[in-house]
Amino acid sequence: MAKKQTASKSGRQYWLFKSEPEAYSITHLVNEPSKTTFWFGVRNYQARNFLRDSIQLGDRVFFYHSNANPMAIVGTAEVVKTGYPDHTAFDPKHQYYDPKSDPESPRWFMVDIRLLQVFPKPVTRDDLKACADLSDMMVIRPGARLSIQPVTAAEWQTVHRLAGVKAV
DNA sequence: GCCAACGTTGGC
DNA sequence: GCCAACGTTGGC
Repeated sequence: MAKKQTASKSGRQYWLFKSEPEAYSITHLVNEPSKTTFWFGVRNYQARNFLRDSIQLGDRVFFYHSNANPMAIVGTAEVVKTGYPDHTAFDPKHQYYDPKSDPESPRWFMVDIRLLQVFPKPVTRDDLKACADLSDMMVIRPGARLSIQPVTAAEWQTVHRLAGVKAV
């Protein structure tokens, strides 16, 4: 897949990961040992391709709460392990089991992320929509269901400005 | 390879 | 809870 976004000088890229907080919230991440988790359960090919092919060590991630009150970017994380097979697809008892994926020929992938910051105040979907500089941001475009989305360097900075914190 | 039916996502 | 948008499936 062609990379849609431009890498920063450091080569670092930026992403937005969606999660329903009832399933996995940023509080879950805060409470993980080492504040690190594997990002499992992505079952969409476009998102899979990002996880498998594009996301690099040190890339930055917005943690977005979907289907939530409020819907918001609630913090940031960094990629600490690049794409590898999503083992939850191999387990028949698992919610995300997929019989078409197996260890010899894995269909689904995940990365590991570690918490960087919990925003002191979430940047809500309404905040994003109200910000002229973010009018092209994928997450606020109608029908943008993709659960792993590229974010531009400018968007990364702007959202931090709205959050009132320095980007790390 | 087309496309209708169906299932899911996720904002509203 | 509704439903539009979108992705996947499967018959042909």
